[in-house]
Amino acid sequence: MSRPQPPKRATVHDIAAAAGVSRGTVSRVLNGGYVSAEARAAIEAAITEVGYVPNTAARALKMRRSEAVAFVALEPHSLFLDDPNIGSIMLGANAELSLADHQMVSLVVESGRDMERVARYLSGGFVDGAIVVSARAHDPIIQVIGDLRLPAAFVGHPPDLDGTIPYVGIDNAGSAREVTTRLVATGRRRIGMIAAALDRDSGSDRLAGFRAALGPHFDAGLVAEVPHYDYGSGVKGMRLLLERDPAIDGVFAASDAIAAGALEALREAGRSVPSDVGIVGFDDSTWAVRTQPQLSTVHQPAKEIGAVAAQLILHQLRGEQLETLGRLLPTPVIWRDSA
Amino acid sequence: MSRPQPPKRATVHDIAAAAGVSRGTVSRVLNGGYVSAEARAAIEAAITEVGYVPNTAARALKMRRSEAVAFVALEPHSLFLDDPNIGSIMLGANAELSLADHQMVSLVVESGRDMERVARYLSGGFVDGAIVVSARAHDPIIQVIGDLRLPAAFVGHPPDLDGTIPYVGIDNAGSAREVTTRLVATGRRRIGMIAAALDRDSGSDRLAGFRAALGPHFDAGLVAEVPHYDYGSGVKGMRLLLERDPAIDGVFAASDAIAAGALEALREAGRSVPSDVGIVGFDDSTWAVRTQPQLSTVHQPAKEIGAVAAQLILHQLRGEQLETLGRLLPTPVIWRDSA
DNA sequence: TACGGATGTGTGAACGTGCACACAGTAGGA
DNA sequence: TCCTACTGTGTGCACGTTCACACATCCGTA
Repeated sequence: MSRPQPPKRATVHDIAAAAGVSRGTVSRVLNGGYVSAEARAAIEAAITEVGYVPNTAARALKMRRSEAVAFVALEPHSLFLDDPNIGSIMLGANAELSLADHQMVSLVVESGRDMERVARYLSGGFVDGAIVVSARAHDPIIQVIGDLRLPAAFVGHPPDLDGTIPYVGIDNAGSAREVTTRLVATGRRRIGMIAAALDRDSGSDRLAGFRAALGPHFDAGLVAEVPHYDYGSGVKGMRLLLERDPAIDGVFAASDAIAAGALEALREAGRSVPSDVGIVGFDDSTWAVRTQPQLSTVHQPAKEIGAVAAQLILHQLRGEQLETLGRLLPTPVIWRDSA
Repeated sequence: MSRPQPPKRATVHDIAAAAGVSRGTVSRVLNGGYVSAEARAAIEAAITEVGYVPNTAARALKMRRSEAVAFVALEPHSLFLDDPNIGSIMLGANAELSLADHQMVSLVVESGRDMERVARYLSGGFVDGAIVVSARAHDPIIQVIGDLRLPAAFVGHPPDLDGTIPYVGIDNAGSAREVTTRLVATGRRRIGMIAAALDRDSGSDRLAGFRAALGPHFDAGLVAEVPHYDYGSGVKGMRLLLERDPAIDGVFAASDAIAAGALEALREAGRSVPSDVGIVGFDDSTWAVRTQPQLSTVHQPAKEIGAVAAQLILHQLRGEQLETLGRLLPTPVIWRDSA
């Protein structure tokens, strides 16, 4: 159990000793204040001489601020594999935090053990705030955030959370309604949906929007429910729809990956897109432009989502009042060739 | 500039006061030691009463150990978009660190500003070690790791690093040689390569293996160099090869994404795969089974790579001697339909 | 001469921990 | 009776930093 001590590092004391001044003066050189020219020179020489590297962790303890913000990804397995947006959201958040000189640290939660450890980490004083992706209300993370009043922001808002934590997302229902309405307007009559991830707000809201757009013409039999947003689910979902109604001529897929899978199933069934069947996806991910034909889809401003989440944290850190708890970002619909 | 202080938290002192004992006794309850039954009971009651949450950061300062390991992704933009493996590597590393109760924190470096801040973070005492993906020798990260003797491990070994930092990777050259040899063995005569990311070890080693396999038959004119491992590069690279030699009948693509792009270009040129042209990819990513035909490719054990990188760090933290500096993991070749 | 302000420096305390040490009481054996 | 061992508790210090305060010097002005 006895682990080796890491090598001894130079501290402000060492610099002070080497330069023949006190720690206070060294601190003033590092952080600003009145210092004479010769003292400054001696100290700067001493710093390079002893190879001083400031211990930010000690500063964080004293200052009660680490200038670090956590990016917590729950269920990262499905996120990283099925959702091409998570990377962009991360990069968007990082870029925004970077401008404010804050360090983003990403934590993934795959197991219950992870969950507990991450909760400890968040409450341990290592970070000043947390961006949380795809949480549920009963997660210990939420508990920690509530108990410590840790500044936080959710990406997509869990339906089972009370309105106490700021969030950013997109209008899933509205976008779904918009693309579905367009399918109707272009003459599609038998319109189905491949709905996924109904246990998440994104999934259920997209289905709700689809349903709202069709109104009285909504037919529950033309909704294929699949677990995830991935390609394989798309293939299975489309096969199911074709089986239930061979005359189907329009499909709203809950993600681009699903749409790509659906195209595959349609190809194997001998249907051509968009002449026989019109299909729209969701995400505007890299899938959209790689399929044949290219997908009409809903553009997710992933980078902006990350950036806004970061801003929500930074605002709280500055003690500013948030004007609204939630922010929904616009989602332009991209019309390409598949519908 | 004056930021609000975070709400005051309960400390061991508060517990001690509430329970009528000294800090030392509280510490013994938390960390083990001789404590009387009534003292323990009083302290445990006090802990829940005042809502105590241990400050791990303070413990880390005192112990000089944070039990956290950084996962540094350089150039994450291309990594996350082009390289489907990075997510799996992360999850593999996290799982392994999790078993040892260490927290993995991922840091992305996109800009020079990021680079500097991450270097500061690594040297600030927040982490005990670092897993670094796709570094170059001149990166400040390397400097920091060297200066502080921070335990580290590289994923893939940069060609311009001296042998001082442990690494884990795959035998890119050997695998490339193996698949190329197979192309030859199945009767392909005009074999080209779409080579990418030649400034990284993975890219240059794959090209070297290809070259070695062909020996005297190697023709530099049949190598199309593209910048990244992505789909678009595959399309362009294949068009270039077809232009240079319309009789080309075998292609080694440096990644599955490139191979998928190449298939697209071959389709538009009216060539059929594998009858006219045989093609092999690299990565065994999700691409491989989504293309038509499915790709023969080199399987990258991404999860294991992450796990081994984590082990390399944990070994160093335990002060154990590493038997070898580098570890190359086996890469089974998956033969599907494209060659 | 005395005083106030600007400039420059040193000292002590604190952030929240964990550990070494000192000390006290009890019990057992030589 | 003394020495040792074990249990139980409190105090002081250290980790490396920053900040408040005290103090010291110099200059210009009343």
